[in-house]
Amino acid sequence: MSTSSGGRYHHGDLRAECLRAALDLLEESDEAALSLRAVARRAGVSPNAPYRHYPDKEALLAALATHGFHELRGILLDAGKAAPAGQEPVALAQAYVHYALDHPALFRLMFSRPCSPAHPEVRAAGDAAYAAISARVGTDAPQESHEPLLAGWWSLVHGLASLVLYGKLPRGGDIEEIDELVRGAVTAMCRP
Amino acid sequence: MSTSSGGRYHHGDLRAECLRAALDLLEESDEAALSLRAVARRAGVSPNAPYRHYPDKEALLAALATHGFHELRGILLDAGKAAPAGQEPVALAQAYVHYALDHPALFRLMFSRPCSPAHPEVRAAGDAAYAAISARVGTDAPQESHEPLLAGWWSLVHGLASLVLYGKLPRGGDIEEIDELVRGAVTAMCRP
DNA sequence: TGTACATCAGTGAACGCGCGTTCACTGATGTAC
DNA sequence: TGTACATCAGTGAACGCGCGTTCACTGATGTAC
Repeated sequence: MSTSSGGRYHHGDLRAECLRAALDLLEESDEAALSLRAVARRAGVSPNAPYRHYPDKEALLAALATHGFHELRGILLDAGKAAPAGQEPVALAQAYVHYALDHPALFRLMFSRPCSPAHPEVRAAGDAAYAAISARVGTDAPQESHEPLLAGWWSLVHGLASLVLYGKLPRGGDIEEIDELVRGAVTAMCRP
Repeated sequence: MSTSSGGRYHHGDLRAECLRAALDLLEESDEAALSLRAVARRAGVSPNAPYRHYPDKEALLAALATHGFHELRGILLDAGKAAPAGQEPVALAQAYVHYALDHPALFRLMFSRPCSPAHPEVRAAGDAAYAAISARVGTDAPQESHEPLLAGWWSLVHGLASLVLYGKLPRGGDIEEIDELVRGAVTAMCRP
C-alpha cells in the first residue's frame, strides 16, 4: 500500500501487476509466447520475483483463465440485460463471439485445456459464466428440454467463436459480417 | 523403394514416417510436446533428417492438420452413409465428437490455429471436410436458410466436441453419456 | 518515541534442458555411356 | 555388363536461444517492547 511510485524495491501489488502484464502479453501474441520470464520482464521485475506470488507457471495460467471467465460472465450478464425481449439468444451469442475475437489468446487459454484439479477456482469461474446464461436461454421451452437447449446454445456459440476466430468458416471478415453470421446461425438453430 | 529393413541408411519413406511418428506423439501427449527433434527421435533418425522432407516445423504441422482433415472427412462421409434416414444430423455429430475425443491433440492442432497462407492445402482439406456434411444437413430447409443451418450445425458440433474435450460442460463422462449429450443438444437445436 | 529484530518481497546469478536450425560431411543410389 | 559420376538422403556436431526453476542474498517493512 505504498504511495510513491517508480523504481521501488517493493512493488506494492506485484501479484496483480503480473496478471496485468500476462494479459498484455496475451493481447500481443499467443499462449506460446507467454512465459513467466516474459511476464517478469513486462512487470519490470527480476525473473523470479513472480514466484513470490505464484508457485509456478501453471498457477499464473489458472489465474488468467479465472480472470477471463469472470470477465466473460460480466459481459454475458450485461448483454442479457441490454437485449430486447426475445433477442437474448442472438445478443448473448454476439457478445460471446466479440469477447473471443477481442481476446483470442486468452479465450484459447480458457477453453483449450482441461481445468486442473489443482486450481478449482478456474472451474468455478467457468461454471459461473455458464450459469449467467441459463436464465436467459431456452427458458420458454418445456422444463425437460431446458438443459439440452442450454448445452446446445453454449456449444453453438462456442463453436461459432472458435471457428470464426481461426478462420474456419467460409464467411466472416469484418465485424458486421460476423454479427450477421452469428445472427443467422443462432436464429436458424434456435427457432422458438 | 528398398525392401530390406532395419538400420538402413536410406529410410525409404521418411516423409511418411515422420508424419506417423508425429501422430503417435500427438496421441501420447499434446501439441506442446511435439518438436521436430522428438519426431526425428521417434522415427529413429538424426535430429535434422526431417529437414530433407519438411522445410521447417510449420510445414510438418500443416501436413498433420491436412491429414486430420482428410481423416475427418472420411469419417463424416462414412457416418452419413451409415445413418438411418432423418438421423444424419445426430449420427454425424456423434462421429465428429468421437473423432475429437479419439485424437484430442490433433483436433486441437487442426482447429486452434489460423490456416497459414503458406500452406493452402490445409484450408482445402478443411473445406473438403466441411463439404462432406453440406449434402447431409439442413437439406430439407428452404434454400436460403441452408447456409446458416450448415454453419450452425458445424458450429454446434464443433462446440460440443471442444467443450466435452476439455471438460467444460456439466455432463459428459463415459462415451454413452456423451453420445446422449450430443443427441440431446443436436435434436433440441435441429428441430426439422 | 526509539530501537531491535523477525518477516516479507525483492535481486542477481546460475542450473540444466530441449528447442529450431545450420554446417560440413558421407554413405547409398541410380543413370549415362 | 561394368564403371564413373551426379545426385539424393542421411549423419554428427554445433550454434544461440529462452525457458522454468533454484539458490543464496539483501533491502524494505512493520511490530513488540
